[in-house]
Amino acid sequence: MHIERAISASHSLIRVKTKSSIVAKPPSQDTPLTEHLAYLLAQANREINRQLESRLAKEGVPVEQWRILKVLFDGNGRSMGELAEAVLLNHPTLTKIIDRMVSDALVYRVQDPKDRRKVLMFCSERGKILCQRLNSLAMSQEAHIVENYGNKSTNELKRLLENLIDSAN
Amino acid sequence: MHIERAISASHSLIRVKTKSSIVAKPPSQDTPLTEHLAYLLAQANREINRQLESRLAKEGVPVEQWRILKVLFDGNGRSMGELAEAVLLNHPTLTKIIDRMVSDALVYRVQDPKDRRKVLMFCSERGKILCQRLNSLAMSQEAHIVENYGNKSTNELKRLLENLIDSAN
DNA sequence: TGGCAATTGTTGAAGTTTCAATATTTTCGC
DNA sequence: GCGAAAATATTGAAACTTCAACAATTGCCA
Repeated sequence: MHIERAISASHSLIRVKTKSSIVAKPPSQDTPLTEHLAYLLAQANREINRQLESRLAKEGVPVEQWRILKVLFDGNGRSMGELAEAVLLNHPTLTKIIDRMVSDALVYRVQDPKDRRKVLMFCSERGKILCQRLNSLAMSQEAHIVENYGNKSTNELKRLLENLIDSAN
Repeated sequence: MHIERAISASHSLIRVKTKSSIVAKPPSQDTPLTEHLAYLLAQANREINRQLESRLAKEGVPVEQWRILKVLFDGNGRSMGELAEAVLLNHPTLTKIIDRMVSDALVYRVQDPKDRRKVLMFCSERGKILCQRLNSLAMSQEAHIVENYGNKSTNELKRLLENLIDSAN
């Protein structure tokens, strides 16, 4: 306790300043954690993801699997790489989730004939039927958000998020 | 394969329909994954978090530890529960991260004298000094975002995220 | 063409998070 | 005040993710 007080004494401050110019910034409290964009995004994402998770739990399916099914729903095969990109997962994680989904007969693998390094993923009939039920749950969640938050805000937020994502690449 | 085909046979579809009205929705392709709010939030969060992560890596500190240090910086103790809430972690995860930070002498535990079930967490002097360096890195990241994305957009996005979070509680 | 580098996907080990159970202390009704 | 219920934090096992290494295939260029 008194150690901390010592550092805030003026001569201590000078010593710290000489160590690194970074620490020599104004000694203010800085902006609170809750005002950082990274924090607000994490908090909002956590909250919305939880809501969606609890809806999809009615079908016993994790959010990631819904995303995978939704991407594959159009019937065009995707390589593991494309799929990983699209559903925001890294390769080894995706491989293992896909293993489970293959066991559940929701998706299947096909060796790409054009490039035999690749594996093309497809959605089974069973996967498509499940996907449609999941889509309904997801849509009802989004409808619930719009109810509380407003249609205008929701669309504006989506637009801003898209721009942010673009500007970050 | 032929099992899947069997399920899509018409009399099967009828059976499914009677099970749940949800499946009876229009068979359209539905809105793409990339237009769902939950997905946009996940993507934006992932991107921004990665940027921040790579900045903080210069000090070898994960984002969660920066959050913890920032919350404790004011010198007021926080119980594990309060802290978990503030930094968006659940209790057991926080306990284990704190264990590491105690080993690194960044924070320390004190039994709460008013309520001996609680443990109050404090930031050490070492933790505070590190926290200030981390704050600089985080601020420079946010400055970088504002450069590419614009000051107006950033503030508007923050405002909308705060409202979303409020409306979700 | 032959071989070296790059691309793609998987695997096993290591690390992390989560779940359920536990220990401790406090609160509250009776 | 006593005892049951609630609150708080931790623990160990299970589940999950990530990292680094690997295997297979393709592209490249000399």
